[in-house]
Amino acid sequence: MAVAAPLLGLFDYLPSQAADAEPVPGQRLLVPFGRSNRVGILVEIAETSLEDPSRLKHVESVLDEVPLFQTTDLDLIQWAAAYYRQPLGTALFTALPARLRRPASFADDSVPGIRATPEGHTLDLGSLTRAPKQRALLAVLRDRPNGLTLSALGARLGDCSACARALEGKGLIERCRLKAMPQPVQTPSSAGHALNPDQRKAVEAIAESFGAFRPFLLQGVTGSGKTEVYIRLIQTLVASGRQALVLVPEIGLTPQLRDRFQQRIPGPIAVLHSSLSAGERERNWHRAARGEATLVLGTRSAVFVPMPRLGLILVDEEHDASLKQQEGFRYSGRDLAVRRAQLIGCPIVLGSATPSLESLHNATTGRYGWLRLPQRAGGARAPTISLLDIRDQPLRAGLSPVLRDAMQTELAAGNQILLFLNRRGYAPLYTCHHCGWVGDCPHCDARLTLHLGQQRLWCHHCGWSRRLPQRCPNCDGEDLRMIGRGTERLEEELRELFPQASLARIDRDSTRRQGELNRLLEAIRRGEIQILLGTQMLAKGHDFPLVTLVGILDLDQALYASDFRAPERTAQLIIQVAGRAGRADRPGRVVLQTRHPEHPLLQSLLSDGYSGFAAAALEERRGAELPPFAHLVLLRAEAPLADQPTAFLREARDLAERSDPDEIHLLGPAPAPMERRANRYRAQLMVLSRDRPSLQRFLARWNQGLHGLRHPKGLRWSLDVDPQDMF
DNA sequence: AGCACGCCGACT
DNA sequence: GTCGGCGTGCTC
Repeated sequence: MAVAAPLLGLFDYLPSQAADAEPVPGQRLLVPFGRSNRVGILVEIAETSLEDPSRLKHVESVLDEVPLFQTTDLDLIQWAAAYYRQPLGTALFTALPARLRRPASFADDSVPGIRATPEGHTLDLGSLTRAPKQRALLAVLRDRPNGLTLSALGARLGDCSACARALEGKGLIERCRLKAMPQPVQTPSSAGHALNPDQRKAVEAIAESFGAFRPFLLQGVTGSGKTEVYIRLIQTLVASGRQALVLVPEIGLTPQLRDRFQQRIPGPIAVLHSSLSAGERERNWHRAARGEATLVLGTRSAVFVPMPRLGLILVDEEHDASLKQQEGFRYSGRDLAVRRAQLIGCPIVLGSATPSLESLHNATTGRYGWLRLPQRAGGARAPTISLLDIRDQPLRAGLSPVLRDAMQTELAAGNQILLFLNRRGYAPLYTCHHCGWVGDCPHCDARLTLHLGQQRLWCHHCGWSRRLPQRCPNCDGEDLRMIGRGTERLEEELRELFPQASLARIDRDSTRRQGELNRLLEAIRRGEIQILLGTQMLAKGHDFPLVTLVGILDLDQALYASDFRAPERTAQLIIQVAGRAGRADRPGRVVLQTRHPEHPLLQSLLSDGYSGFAAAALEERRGAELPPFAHLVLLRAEAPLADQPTAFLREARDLAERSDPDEIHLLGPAPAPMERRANRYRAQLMVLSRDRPSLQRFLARWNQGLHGLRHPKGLRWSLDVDPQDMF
């Protein structure tokens, strides 16, 4: 039994004393644990136990009639737990919808709704003339004596929760539970374009592997029609009665993808991501697990969803770091997807315009099939990228004269412009010109960012903020200055510089309100916006077909970041931003402003594109013996006092060295790049090995030892296998 | 993770 | 004298 507790190891129980049928692995059981009952998941039935028989307790009850996991699902989760050195219980319960981690029974198929009360049915509607929205709502409900689900209501009338509350207060309507409407199964409504030869080759190569494990890297430039390849593959697969799983990095990307899938793929689609309600998530999970959904579209945790007839896995934007869970059970959705495909024997496709160096390495060494879509679909031309040396240039709003002229030309021609500045807020630095005071976060080793609209200084790392001081907190001087530029300031300056142009700013601050992002995206799509500016939110997934000019304003600091993955990330960002431009019949151009035009990253990216950059970067990784040429594990520790994490990691290092590991290199402990964050000091110890099996053997021993190590209260440590970020 | 047990400081 | 701090140990 794996119990819902973060404990290494399993627990043995005697069968239930009630007349339950014999449970099978994958089933949830309620078991006595400590002095209360807990949910556990049966992993294995054994004839004997190594435990003292007098200590064995009986299973309290069997919670479900059917097992939640099949043996192949259990195999994957057990493999993941072992690989990432997590307790099996933790892994199993992460794989479960949140509701089922507690003893609750399965969510029924009912959803919240409202209906008119008898008073509501007999009321004279004329008495509500002063509340037209309430009257409209009540009128709709009167036609539906059984009531209407909240989601159906939302679809018909928009958000009407306020008037629903008002009517409920008057006793005219009441809440009820309704049977969920079966998902509208749309018959495919459009046939899609004809495939170009590259697309056809990709579809054929992958489809040939149906029924057997084969990993593919699908490297297609933005606009090359990767999604069309996905759709054809899923159509073919579904026609033979099997299910497909599509993993995406973020929910922001799912609406459009879901719509496209829905228009083209027969059968119900189950969507799984964190912003669904717990009940909806669980119902979709069951639809997948019962085999009803032909397609599951979800974020990383969907890799664990049981699918009895799974025949194909697709991971879109496979380079994206958010496919890796960054806290708790730190697993990679992409890597587990590959493992899952291997366990069940089906093809897996990793798709990206800018593949991770790991996947590219697997492709160049032949471990993955390598399919390339170098052409934009529909004959659109790829954007040209040019470097703009801004040294000694007279900048206005951070824009060089060349870029400003180019913008004027595009505006005059009625085209759209995208400006990318990867820093939100007004200014990254607020300082006293007299004494040199700067606004620092009291809880982090970080500067406070000025947000002028809110008249506050914010810490982007811990969320702390303070009112904007009008005088220097140190010397009481009045000459406080804002240094540098974020998107908020850029927007203000652009309004002055281009007073006739309509602007849209897209960053976390401007899109905080529900629906605001979609409103802006719609306005952009309709051509109502001439200049859009924003942070990397702009780089992810959304297409801006009317954009003909992209300006990348200030990536120079990213060129010299300390993380060894920084060049890879920066190159991906540049190419992804560039890919937003000129998708339709209009050619696009990209202007990258820099003070380091000679930087090798920029040079290789410009002369040889992403592939050229990646080849050079891979050679550097080989020379430095970094991933993918070595395997990396990070032991992180954090604690309230400065020397605690390092002291703990030093003991951890001693422990590691005493176990005399072969082929293991230890580096550190070293403080994290930002040592203090939210008043906790952080440090890390790096473990490198060229040989994965010996690394795994070492980790198994070490992890045990680490759990036995004593440490001060408040210190937390965790192992991160294949880390993505160095903190 | 919870939840006990247990051993030392400031309070009605 | 006790209430309560959090160190330590256990959960089949």
